[in-house]
Amino acid sequence: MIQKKKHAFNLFAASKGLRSTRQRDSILDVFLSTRQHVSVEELYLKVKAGNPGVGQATVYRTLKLFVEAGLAREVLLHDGQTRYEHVVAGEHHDHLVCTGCNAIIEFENETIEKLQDEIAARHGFLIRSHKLEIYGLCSACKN
Amino acid sequence: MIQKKKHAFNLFAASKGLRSTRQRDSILDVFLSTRQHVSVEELYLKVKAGNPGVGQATVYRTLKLFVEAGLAREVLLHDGQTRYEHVVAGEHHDHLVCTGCNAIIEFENETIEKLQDEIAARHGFLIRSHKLEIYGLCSACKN
DNA sequence: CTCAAAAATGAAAATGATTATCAAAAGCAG
DNA sequence: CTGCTTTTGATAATCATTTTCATTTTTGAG
Ligand SMILES: [Mn+2]
Ligand SMILES: [Mn+2]
Ligand SMILES: [Zn+2]
Ligand SMILES: [Zn+2]
Repeated sequence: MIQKKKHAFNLFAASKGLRSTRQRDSILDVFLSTRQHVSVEELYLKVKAGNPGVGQATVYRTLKLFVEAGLAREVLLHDGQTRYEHVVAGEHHDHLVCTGCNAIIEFENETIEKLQDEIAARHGFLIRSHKLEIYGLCSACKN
Repeated sequence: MIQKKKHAFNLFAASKGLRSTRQRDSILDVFLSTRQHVSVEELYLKVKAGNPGVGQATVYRTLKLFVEAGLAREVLLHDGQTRYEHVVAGEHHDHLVCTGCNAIIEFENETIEKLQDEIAARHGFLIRSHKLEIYGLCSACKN
């Protein structure tokens, strides 16, 4: 799984004529080792732990490359920070966001996705992406 | 309609012990005269046109009051600016956002709303709000 | 009406996340 | 290796929004 992702990034890098660098490898390693929805700052700190001297500008730049390469997806919740999550081929999900404890619950709903397509079709609209976020309190926080 | 909204804000202000000021009246007038999805800056410029001397901090502050009062809703698309739209009692809609011309198409879909409730219920999650935005190209831009 | 809190305002500074700059360092084809 | 190009990291710049705080307004009591 991890090897497959690294390979995918290498292919992307090759196709783009990108050079291979210690920092990008490092950042990819750390990103692949994290779970859902890491902020750039969090990632930066982890990278720096194992590789001091990596600048945060590079982390910002590299995460954008991961998105371009199809490895990561930007997740913008409302805490003012851009977060990134792993892209799993052929899968898509949306989020329940707890405003109490910041937990994020992922869900998939094929019917909602289909309805979105219908709505778009009705307006002659070509969908490129979408975001559905439900804010509220998780079962632990609502009491 | 407009009178009703002004009255609603006055009730809210009274209940909160807020004082009545020229600037808030002014900002409410301008807000009520605008159409969908105004940015704070746009609103600020319009207010200043009819009432120079109003500071933008006041516009920022006042728009938050409108949200609290239930008159306005924050709409955060991804252009880095907070926008506000009018709240129509008992109505709710989501957005199709054209990344080509920045047009916003509003839509309502009761089935999607119900499915969201079901998903939340399944996770013991208490919904406070949600946002569904579909990004892509409108019929005019997709060609 | 007068006056003293309390609230509101506006100019300016502060914040904070992200982006741009640019000189120095590193990667790579030949 | 060499020379050319990309990448990097420190730092400055951006830009929307928030804070600060001195000054002005509002308002209710007297
Ligand atoms: Mn997710
Ligand atoms: Mn709308
Ligand atoms: Zn929670
Ligand atoms: Zn368009």
